[in-house]
Amino acid sequence: MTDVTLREVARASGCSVATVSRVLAGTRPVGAETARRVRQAAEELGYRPNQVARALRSRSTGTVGLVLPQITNPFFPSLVREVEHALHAEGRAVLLADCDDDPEIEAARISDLLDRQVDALLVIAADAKRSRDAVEKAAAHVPLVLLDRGCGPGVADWVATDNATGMALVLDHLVATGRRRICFVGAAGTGSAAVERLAAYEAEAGALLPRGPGQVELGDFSLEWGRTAVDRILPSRPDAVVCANDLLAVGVLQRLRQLGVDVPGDVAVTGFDDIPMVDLADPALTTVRQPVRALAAEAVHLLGHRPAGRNDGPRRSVRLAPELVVRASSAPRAPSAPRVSSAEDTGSTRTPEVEQ
Amino acid sequence: MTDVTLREVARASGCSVATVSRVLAGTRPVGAETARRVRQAAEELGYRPNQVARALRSRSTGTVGLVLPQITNPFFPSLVREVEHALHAEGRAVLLADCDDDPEIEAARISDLLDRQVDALLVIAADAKRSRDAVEKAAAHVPLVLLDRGCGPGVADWVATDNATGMALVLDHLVATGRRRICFVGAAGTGSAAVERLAAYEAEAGALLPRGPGQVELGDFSLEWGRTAVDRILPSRPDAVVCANDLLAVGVLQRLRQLGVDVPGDVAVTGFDDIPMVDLADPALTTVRQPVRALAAEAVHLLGHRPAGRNDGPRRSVRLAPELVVRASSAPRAPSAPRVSSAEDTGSTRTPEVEQ
DNA sequence: AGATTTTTGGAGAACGTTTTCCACGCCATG
DNA sequence: CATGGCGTGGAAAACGTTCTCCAAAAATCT
Repeated sequence: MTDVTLREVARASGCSVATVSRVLAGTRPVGAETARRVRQAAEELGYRPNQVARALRSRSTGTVGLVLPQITNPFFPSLVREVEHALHAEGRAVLLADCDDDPEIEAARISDLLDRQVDALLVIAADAKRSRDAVEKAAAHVPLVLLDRGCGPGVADWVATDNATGMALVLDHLVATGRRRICFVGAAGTGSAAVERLAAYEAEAGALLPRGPGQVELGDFSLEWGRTAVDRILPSRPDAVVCANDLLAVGVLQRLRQLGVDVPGDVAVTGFDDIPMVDLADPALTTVRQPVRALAAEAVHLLGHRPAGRNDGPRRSVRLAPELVVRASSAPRAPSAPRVSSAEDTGSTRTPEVEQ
Repeated sequence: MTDVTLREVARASGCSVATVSRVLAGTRPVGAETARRVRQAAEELGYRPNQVARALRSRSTGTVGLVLPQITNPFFPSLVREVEHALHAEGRAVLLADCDDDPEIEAARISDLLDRQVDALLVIAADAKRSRDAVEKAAAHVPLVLLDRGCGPGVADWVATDNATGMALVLDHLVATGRRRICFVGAAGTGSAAVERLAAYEAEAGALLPRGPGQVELGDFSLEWGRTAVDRILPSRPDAVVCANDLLAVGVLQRLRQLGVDVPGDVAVTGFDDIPMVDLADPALTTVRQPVRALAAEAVHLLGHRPAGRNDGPRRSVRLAPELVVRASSAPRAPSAPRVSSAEDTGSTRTPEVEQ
């Protein structure tokens, strides 16, 4: 009933604690007959090694702390899932800390996890600037990898999606399907996603398209802002709206429908991230899918390979290419279909050059 | 740089390890002057107690295992969040285990958590029947509370939403706003939600309404089934469709729109759970909000109060009443006002903020 | 055959706490 | 002046492992 320890297995198999430990851990060869007896005794008694004692002695808990801003952010659950599975595959467990988007709480949680002797930390930084101190300090104690959101260069290893590539995929797709007046709805924040996606849009769009006023609108990453941005952008008569985020895109979609603008007939809309709700949107949203599994795999890979003792060497930064998921919201305009009433009737004379 | 232990604090403050432990843990009175010296030394050296050693000695890790079927199920993240916060408020940490909806994996994870000496377990059962064994065995070792999904009576303490009340709220609301031919789209599974919600519908509806054919359609908890169920249900000309689940409701909404059926004009639609995507649905979905925070609070409360030593006494089962959230999808048919193109979402109480 | 290496097993010291004793000094009481 | 209760502090035994030494036995080499 009560937990059975090495001592009891040793007594039952008539040998010493050391021997039992050795045969069970396979840490040193042991006589065949002895090993058999030990294994049988362990089996019969239902021995399970106490991981806490093991951790104390071997200075490794087999545990990794996962710190994130908000588990309710719809992009994170799948990331958490992949991280958890990848770590479990290595026999490590996940200590979860949700810090409510607050860098102060984040710092406290990191500190708590360190007290609990986690072997390593995986951090999705709450704030690019204000998370920096805590992350840097923690990285001095254990291997630490920043995931998705970074915080400044040289703070710690960092693995994230390649936003530039993702934005390029979107723009190439839109241009290839005949869109020419492509606006951008993004966020003004300092987070890496906000900054990089905007920069990528400007670089790509500058190269591909004429520059016009009212072409870029920046607010925050909210549904609400997606809705209001539509009103600011429509006067410039776009035929496509690229959003820095799926939530923005859903907001844009809602407002466009409300105004009677046909998607994708009049305007194509695209998002970024591929959060679960986007294929429930109507029309289903074309978006950029982050390589969630690969991100997780790479992050735990990096965790393992910091030279165990001290953390030296340069910080590594890994960017993984995302994938374009084309859905209805960016379908090429069917030249045949009769258009229903629409205020924004500008593109009807143009024939899309590419089909399907 | 390297971790500082009790020994070093003891040496620095010129007293014994025992004394230091006592003053820091406040476990026994200690001379004022000595205490001051100890505290100062601890402060200066930056002493942080090693939780692993503490756990080994005091046989309590301050850690709770949280086992769930699929973190990507949109209902769970908010539950995880509340559980995590409630536990952290008690100074306990959360060891997360996602078991991919597979009871075998679930059993393995539970076993792993027990080896890691969690003080208690919080389990959202993957399968009402096939999770039972593992849960029952685990409950013999540590305090264990089933959350949301139970598995059979008498297995362990259980806290869940009161599905009957929730269903009654929905039906009362619909009847009060003039709906009379109310159909039900649910799931045929054996999970507690599927069973209880159906039973509640039948009990309530039987009392309030005439019974007709084609009134109840059972499939699974998928968007897809929501869509196809619409076609099976429409012939009976309902003026309301009650769904056992938000996902079903969204599917129903999509198909109804496709068929040109007006919601809520012709048919009202309701869901259950209030997952984050439902106020993005169009029209926004009337649904039953589970009392997530209270569920979490009650669960951790129950965890704490199992008589620490052994688990005896009867199993407790707590049901918490949910709350009806009325949104556009069940708005009363306006007899006077001519309908405009689209109703602005009315009751959106929540605006998810996504940032990355 | 003796001299070496290799194998096998045990005793016991860690790991960093908490906690149980026990000792000492001090004060009150008999 | 002895006896006993407090208040304060230290020595040392746990907790359940892993791992370093040693010792003995067995195998290999000259």
